Amino acid sequence: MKRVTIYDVAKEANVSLATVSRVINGSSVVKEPTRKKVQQAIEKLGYKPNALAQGLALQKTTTIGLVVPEAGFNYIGQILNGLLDVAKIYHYSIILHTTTAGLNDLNDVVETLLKSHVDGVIIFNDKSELESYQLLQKYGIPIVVIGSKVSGDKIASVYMDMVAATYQVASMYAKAGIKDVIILEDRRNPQISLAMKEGAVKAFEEVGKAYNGFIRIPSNCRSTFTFLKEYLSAKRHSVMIAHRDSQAMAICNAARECGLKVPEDIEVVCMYDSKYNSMYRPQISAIAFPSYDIGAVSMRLMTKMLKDEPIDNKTIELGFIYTPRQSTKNGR
Amino acid sequence: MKRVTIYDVAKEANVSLATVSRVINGSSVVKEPTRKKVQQAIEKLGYKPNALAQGLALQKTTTIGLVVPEAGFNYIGQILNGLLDVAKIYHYSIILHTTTAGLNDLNDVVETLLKSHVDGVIIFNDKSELESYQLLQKYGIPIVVIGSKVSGDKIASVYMDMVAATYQVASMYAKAGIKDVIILEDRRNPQISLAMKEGAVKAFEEVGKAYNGFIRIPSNCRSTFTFLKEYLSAKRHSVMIAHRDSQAMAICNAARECGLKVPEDIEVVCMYDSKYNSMYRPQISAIAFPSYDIGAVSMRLMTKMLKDEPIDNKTIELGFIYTPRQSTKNGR
DNA sequence: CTGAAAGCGCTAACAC
DNA sequence: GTGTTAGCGCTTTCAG
Repeated sequence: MKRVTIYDVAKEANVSLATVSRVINGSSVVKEPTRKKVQQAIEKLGYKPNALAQGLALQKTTTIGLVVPEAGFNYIGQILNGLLDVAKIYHYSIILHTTTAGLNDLNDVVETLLKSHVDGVIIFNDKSELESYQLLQKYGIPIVVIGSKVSGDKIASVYMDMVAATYQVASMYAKAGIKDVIILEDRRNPQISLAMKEGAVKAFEEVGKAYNGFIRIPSNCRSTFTFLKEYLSAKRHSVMIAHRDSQAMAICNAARECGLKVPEDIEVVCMYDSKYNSMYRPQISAIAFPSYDIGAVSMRLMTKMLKDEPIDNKTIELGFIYTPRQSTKNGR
Repeated sequence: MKRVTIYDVAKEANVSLATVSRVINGSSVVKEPTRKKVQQAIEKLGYKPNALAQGLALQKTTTIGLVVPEAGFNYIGQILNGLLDVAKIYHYSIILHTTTAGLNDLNDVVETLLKSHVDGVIIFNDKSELESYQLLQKYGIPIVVIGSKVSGDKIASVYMDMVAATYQVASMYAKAGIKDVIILEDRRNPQISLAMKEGAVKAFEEVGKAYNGFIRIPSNCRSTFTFLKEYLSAKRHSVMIAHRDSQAMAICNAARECGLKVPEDIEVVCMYDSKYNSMYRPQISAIAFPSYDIGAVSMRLMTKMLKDEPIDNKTIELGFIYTPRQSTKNGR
């Protein structure tokens, strides 16, 4: 079917295209009878404004670029829901791009984003690549970074304080005199792993102890699980802290295979809660972040930047809450 | 920074904009020296073609609309990865839209898609709403439907045969003389629940038995788990089949709370495998579909339709494979 | 081989 | 109030 344009509507309604344009955009100056006439023509013809042409003429597209780490949809699904809900409310379209772990493709993505003339960009800070942001900044495109604290002109960020979260968990143990607290590296999230380590260091510092319980998973290991099975068959620890649900489960599974009971012989804590933590047995104690809100708040921030609304805080830190379950003991 | 346009490049290179356009589009008629001159100007100015203007002029956007059910990112994450990888290869951009369960918002989404002049649309067939497809068809926009067999002009589909998959599972039991096989409804996927039921009916028909083991979860039940805890405290079954990982886990958890052992007292099978099935204990036996391929194949189909390449099969059925694990017994 | 000019669909001054 | 017209940035005939 041939697309019907504003000209067709104008002709049908016997008015000029300017008038039609006014009607579409809800300009109040149009007289009611004319408005109605145009409205009818639009209905009759099934006219739908061409967003491209509008974008070209207006120099804005009501489109927001969204950059997420590939293979991360489980992890960020809830965040996306928040993001998309808010985007829908404000009638923004989302252009989705993924970055692949290891590849330095953020630059390519930004390039594409630039060409599509998105009004703004929301980036999951997989690996923090500040240089790429600068290109966007150069064009005055607002950015919201999710997952790490970044600020600058037209840059806002929404993040969770992993240092504080890990500090809280590690602190429980440090204060209880339990020193043998291990943090398991998340190879896919080096940034976060570092933050976790920092939190633990801080917690143990407070009780006057040095912390060196961070364990790195050798790069030649196929999976966290296979590594742990070997590792736990030799070493014993009181507590292991993992980043994601699957890693926490891997610890539990490996422990079991090594004849260890959770939580009796080893306690396990997950730093990023998901529904699977409470479906697993034993249920895994975890830090929960308000995932949906992370997305919703990020998008809201973006809309504010786009409408030049005042923003009181451009770096928003979202709280967390620790839920003790069955993988920890003594009320922890 | 002011966006540099084709005019700027033309001026810089002392040629007409037509020539610049030819260079960008790799037209072979441009003489090498001119080409080089233009190329340099492009580099120097950092020119990036405006996709909107190109879209307007060409009447195509190299953008594909993607419609997914909200709250489904865990479920479809892997599919998305396949989709996006292929899209990247063919340089298509993705506009992401979600539909909310219950709401009849596919029409709105299609409306938006139409306005953004996407070249094609890929829809996850959450609830099958054929009427919405027709609107797209009217405009000659190719559609790929994921998850159910649909065909028509410019419509292709990629789906998994849930009937056959469930048939295979149910058949194992029917043939072993185990009649007490329950299929648990997935309230979020009525289509799939029906297909599962159909497969079981077929399997039991073959051994001359009627099948009526489909159980519906009352709409007032908060969660599958709470329902099952109550349900299993009264009723006993040999086998329960669930659609997703979380539902299969809910069965296992509820069974345990009712003093039942998996698989000794009750066997559990999941119809849509995920990594969590093998992380749970007991590991849950499951039917695995090639998720990544579903996405990749769908996108590839779309590119073919867009380039008018010949397509030998517009309804692609993807195979599945059953992996017995610890939640079933006797080699099943 | 290159340039001039029309047109893609729409918006926003500026006239009337 | 409504119409006219000049762009927005690019592609693509059509001339030369």
